[in-house]
Amino acid sequence: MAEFLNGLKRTHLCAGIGKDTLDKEVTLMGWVQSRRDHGGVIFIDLRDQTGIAQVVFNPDISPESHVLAHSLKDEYVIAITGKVAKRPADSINEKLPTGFYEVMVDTLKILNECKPLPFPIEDSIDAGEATRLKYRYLDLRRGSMRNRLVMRHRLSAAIRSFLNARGFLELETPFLTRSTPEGARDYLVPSRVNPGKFFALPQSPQLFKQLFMIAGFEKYYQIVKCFRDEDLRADRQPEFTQVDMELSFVEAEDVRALTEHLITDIFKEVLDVSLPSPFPVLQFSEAMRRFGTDKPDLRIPWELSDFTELARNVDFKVFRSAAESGGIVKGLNAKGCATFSRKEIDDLLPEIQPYGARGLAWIKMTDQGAQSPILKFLHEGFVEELFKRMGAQSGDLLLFQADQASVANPALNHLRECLWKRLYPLSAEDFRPVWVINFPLLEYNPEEKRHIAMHHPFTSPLTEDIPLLKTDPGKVRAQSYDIVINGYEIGGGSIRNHAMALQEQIFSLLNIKAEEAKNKFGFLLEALSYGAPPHGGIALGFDRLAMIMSGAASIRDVIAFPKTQKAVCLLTDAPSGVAPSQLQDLYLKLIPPRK
RNA sequence: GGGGGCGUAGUUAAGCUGGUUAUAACGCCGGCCUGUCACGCCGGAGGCCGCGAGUUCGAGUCUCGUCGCUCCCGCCA
Repeated sequence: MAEFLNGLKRTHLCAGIGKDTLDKEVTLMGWVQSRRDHGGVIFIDLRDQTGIAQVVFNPDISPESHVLAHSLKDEYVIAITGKVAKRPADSINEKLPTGFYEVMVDTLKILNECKPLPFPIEDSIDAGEATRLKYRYLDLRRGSMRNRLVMRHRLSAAIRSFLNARGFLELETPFLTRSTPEGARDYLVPSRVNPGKFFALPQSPQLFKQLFMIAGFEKYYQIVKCFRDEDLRADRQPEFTQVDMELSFVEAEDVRALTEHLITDIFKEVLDVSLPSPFPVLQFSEAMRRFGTDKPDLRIPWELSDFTELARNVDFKVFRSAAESGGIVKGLNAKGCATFSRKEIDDLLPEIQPYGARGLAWIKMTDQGAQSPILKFLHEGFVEELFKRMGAQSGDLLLFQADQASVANPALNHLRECLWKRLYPLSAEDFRPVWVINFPLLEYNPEEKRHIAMHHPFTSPLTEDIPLLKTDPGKVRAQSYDIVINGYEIGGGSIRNHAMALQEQIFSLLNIKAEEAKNKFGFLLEALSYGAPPHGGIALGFDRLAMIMSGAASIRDVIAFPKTQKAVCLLTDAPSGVAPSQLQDLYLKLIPPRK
C-alpha cells in the first residue's frame, strides 16, 4: 500500500552516502533499481536523482523491515532510515561511487508500488523507440537519457550566462501571431473571438526581434520554441528550440565574432572541449564547389574537383552533354577505395539515386594502371588532367557525376560522406565548425516561376551586389552566414534590410506586389520608416547543438517529449479529434481528407 | 507525395528453400538461499507471429493491401 510521507524528511541523497555520513542515521528516498534477495539478507540498489546507494535489510537488525522488504520490486518508491556502515572489505563495489558504504535499514516505508515494467530502466537502450516514447517518463529515468537532459540544461544556462554578461536582454515574443507568406508551412490556431481568422505559431521570432531593434533594445536574445509544419527528420521536429539573437549597429563580421565566441565558450564550459580558432570561413560558392554542399562535414578531408569546362571537349557523351546543357561534371577521389569489387562499385549507384543521379562513372587506380569502362571515350590529355587535379594515385577510386548541379553536387557529397565513413568511422567527439557565408540572396523557383528568398525576405544583399538587383538578381549575394558543425547546420543569420526602400525593392523582386507587401508586411515597412538602425542577428538550433554535443544520433534523444516521424506524440496521443462543440466555438467545419 | 528498412511472449531477438507442439535470453509468478551488486539454484506461466485479404492440402515464412516505428528524397533554414 502506498503511503504518504507524514512528516518524514529526506536527510541525504544517494550520492551523498560516503565517508561524511559514516555511522550517521540517514533517511533516503528513491526508486528500487534492483533487489537481490538472499533469503536472509536483502540488498537493494536505491536510486535517486543523484545516483545509487546500496541499502541492506538484515533480519538481525530490523525483522519488521526485512519482512516488508520481501514485497519490494523494481521501481517501487521507498523511504528508508538507517545507519551508514562501511561495507565488509570483500564486499566493496568499486563500480559504484558509493560502493564502499551501505545503509543498514531500520525502517522502510513503501511510498508507492510499480507495475512490471515494459522495458528495463538501464543505460543501454534495447527497447524500440515506439515503446520508449509511449512510456517516455520511464525512458527518462534511464541514466543516459537523464544525462542528456542535464547537459541540455547546462547548455542553456551557459548560453544565458554568456549573453547576459554581454548586455543582452532576454525578451519574449508572441506565440500567437500572424501567418506570413514565404518559408515553411505554418501551424494555424483558429481565433474564437474573430470568426474565420487564424493565428499562426511563429516559424521564428524574426519580425518581432527586428521590431525590438527598431524599438531601441540593441541586444536581444531568447531561447524560444519555433514551429514549422513540415515533414520530420532525424534532426527536425515540428516544434524545436532556437537561441534567437539580434543586435543593432553591427555588421556580419560582428555577429559572427560574437557567435563564434559564444559557441567556443559553451563547448569549453559544457564539454571542456576547445574548438579550433578561428573557425574557417567558406564562401557559399566555394563550399558548393569544393564539397557540393552548403553544410560540409569538415571531419572529412576529401574534396570535389570540377571538370565542367574541360568536359565540353571530350567524346564521352555523358560528360559533354552535361557540360553543354548547363550542368556540371565533377569528380570525387575516394582515396583507398580501389579495393572495391565491381559489385561494390555498382552498389554505389542506388546510394545516390535518391538525389536523381542516373549513373556513376568511375576509374579504379591500380598498380596495373587505370581501369574503367569510360577510359576509352576520354582522350589522354583529359585523363591526365583528371588525375593531376584529383591527385590520383594507385589505390584510389575516382567517381564522377555529370548532371545538373542540383543532382551532381548532393550525390557526390553523399558519396564523400558514406565512403569516408566506411573506411574511417567518424568520431562524435571531433567537432569541426565552419562558417558558410554570402549565400545567394534569391533562388529561382521554377514551379512558382519567380525568385524566392533563400534565407528570408528581410535579408540584406551585399552592398557591392546591390546594383545587380536590377540587372541580374540571381547573382546577388546576401549578407548571410550559416554556422555548420560536422555537417549539421547549427545556425544561420543575416544582416537585415534596415532601409525601407531597399526592403520594398526586394519585395518587388520576390514578386510580392506593393499592395500585398503592404497588406502582409506593412507593419514592418512602416516600422522601418521610423528610424530603424542597421541590425542583424542569428538563430542557433538549440536541439541540434545539444544533439551534436551529447553525441546523440537523433534530435529526439535530447528532447524530453518528442514527436514521431508522423508528428504524433505517442505518450499523449496528440493530435486528437475534438468535440463538435469545440469546432462550433471556432466556426470550423471538417471536410474529409482527399483519398 | 515518393523510395528503403523493421514489425514474432512484457522486452530484445532466432525461426533456412512454406511442413507437425513457434525457440532463447532478460523480465514476470512460485519455492529455496545471511554478503550480493548482471546474485545463485529449482519449478512455472506467458503468443491473434501488427492487422486484412489472397496463393496453397498447409502461411510466422510467399503475394497484395493496410497500419505503426524508422532512415532518406521531395518539403523545411
